[in-house]
Amino acid sequence: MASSSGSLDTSGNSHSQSSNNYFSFSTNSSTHYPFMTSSSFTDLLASNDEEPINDNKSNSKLADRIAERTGSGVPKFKSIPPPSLPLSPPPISPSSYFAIPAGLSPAELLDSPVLLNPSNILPSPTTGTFPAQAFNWKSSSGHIQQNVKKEDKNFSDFSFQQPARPSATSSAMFQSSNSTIQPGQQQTWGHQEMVKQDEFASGKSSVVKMEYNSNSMQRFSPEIAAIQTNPQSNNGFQSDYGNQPQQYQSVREQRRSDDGYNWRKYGQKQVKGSENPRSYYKCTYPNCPTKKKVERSLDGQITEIVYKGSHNHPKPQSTRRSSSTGSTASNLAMIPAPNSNSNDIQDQSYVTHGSGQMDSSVTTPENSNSIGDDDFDSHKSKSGGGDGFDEDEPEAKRWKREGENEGISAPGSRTVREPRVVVQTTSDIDILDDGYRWRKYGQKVVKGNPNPRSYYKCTFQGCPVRKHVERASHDLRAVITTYEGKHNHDVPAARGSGSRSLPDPNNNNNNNAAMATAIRPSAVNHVSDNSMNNNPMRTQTQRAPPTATSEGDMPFTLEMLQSPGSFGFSSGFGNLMGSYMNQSSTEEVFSRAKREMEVESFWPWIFDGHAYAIGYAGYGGLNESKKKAG
DNA sequence: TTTCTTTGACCGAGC
DNA sequence: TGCTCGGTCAAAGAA
Repeated sequence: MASSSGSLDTSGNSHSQSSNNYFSFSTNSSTHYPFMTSSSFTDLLASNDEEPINDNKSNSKLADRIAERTGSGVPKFKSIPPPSLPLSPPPISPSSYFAIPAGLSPAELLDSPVLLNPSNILPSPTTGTFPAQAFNWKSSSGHIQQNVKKEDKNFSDFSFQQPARPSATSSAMFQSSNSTIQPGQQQTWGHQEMVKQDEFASGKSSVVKMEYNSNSMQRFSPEIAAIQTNPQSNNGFQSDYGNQPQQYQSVREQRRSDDGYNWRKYGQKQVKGSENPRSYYKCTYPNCPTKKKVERSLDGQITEIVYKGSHNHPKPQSTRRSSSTGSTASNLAMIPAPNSNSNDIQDQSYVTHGSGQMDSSVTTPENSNSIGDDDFDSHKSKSGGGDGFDEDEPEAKRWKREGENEGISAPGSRTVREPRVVVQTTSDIDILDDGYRWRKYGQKVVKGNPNPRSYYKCTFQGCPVRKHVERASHDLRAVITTYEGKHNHDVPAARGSGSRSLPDPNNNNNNNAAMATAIRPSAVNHVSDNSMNNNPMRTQTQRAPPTATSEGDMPFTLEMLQSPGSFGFSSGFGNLMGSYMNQSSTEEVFSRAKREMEVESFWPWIFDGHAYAIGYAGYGGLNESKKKAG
């Protein structure tokens, strides 16, 4: 079994030449990578401006080019559409850093609701149902890191470093880790890598690039899934890509995508806070209540898709002519739906993930469509009482009621019970899974954040815990997960595995917590004792976050997070903070944070005979959170 | 002629 | 009460 070697780049953003502190860990002598050293945190943190681990020439060029294209090197949402960012993939997947324990399939990692591609695309933070894409994070996380390198290069925080290794090696790494990697997975990932590399190399105006940009932008969308689950591409998307342009049709067609349903556009609106027009679509099937909103950037790339309602009919044959948002079905050979019931599909997807398999069923358009789609409906169907979404109820009212009843904050709601918030950088979320199983029941784009907020329920019967996840509006690397309630059950055993369990030091409700992820660098959830004492938020591991909020617990609110002084988090938080602070204050705060930052612990986990280490750092500025919180 | 898209106007909720 | 905003309608135009 491969060792669990990992490396954390304390820059949180780049493994390139920026003045970063490198944090690497190797808990097994049989480390695969010579550049990984078992250094102490102190040493590592002190290693400012040391020679980068990687050959960063390419990265340097990349950063420059990104800077040229973005103007500042800092990703700018909307104005610089995330998928358009000419980000080249890192030379290796960060996955190489993580050995997956025996019996733990990467699919399980991929199934994490918070597992997503942290590139500048805007996937749902919880697109666990797109495992094929989920692999992309490994490559694209580096994109973001590179892209924001300038932004954060002066700061020391924890995130995962991109090793300078060929992607093929990373695949081998997975294989050597007793992980169940389907060929399509690797190839899908490879495809992404290739595409992005090619995008970057060939320029932005590439037709193919636009297509892929659209896809990557909406990995959570059915359209994207439809394309990426193309049977032809299942095993050869990469090669297909390499062999075509002829396989791709006109620019217009390539901008299209298809979730397999027919849509009629019934409106378009310029929404506030976004320069991208939002289009409104209805399913053309008679009496089908399903709608979707599609937001496109000025260059036509999809930046956001929000589904509402669920289809009450089988999926139409893909031979039909699709509306504006469809029609790639023909040339992309979209997989027909064996089961048009989106709920079933979603469940199927879940099980499939659990089995470690990643066949096309996982990412069929139906399956994808279930995301943020049937959820509302299924939720509504159960509602009867005050639990569900009412299609006829105004959204704002609905969400307000939802928030009042369930403690889920909704736009405009005045929720008495404020949820706790867990903040993750994408470095964290990429590999994090809280171990619980979640069913998405809703999605909403809330004001102030163009990124959709996904709502999840714990699938354990009778468990009241919910969470919602959204990507930070100002920093796509950051994801905010808000938990509500307390699990009344143990962490379920990882799907497709035996009884892998690991004591959860932070979840006193679970004595034998199966580990869904091998590595949890979610130092965000672990701060020093002092910090914990002062922090109004009781942080918890991502795996077992919803430990009950005690009566006296002061919840951590978004406002607190957005407060520049709120250093209530440790590792990886620098990334997040960057997202919540304006640029002017960022440097100052991070400068202070860097001074105050100290490594609290280095916590290895022994799991299946393998050690997984996580470094935790604390910020002396935690008190500020409390102050800010009042 | 049909189907679909565009777009300004309208409506209702929230503030 | 008026304004803002998101969502929807429906006429007109395009394909």
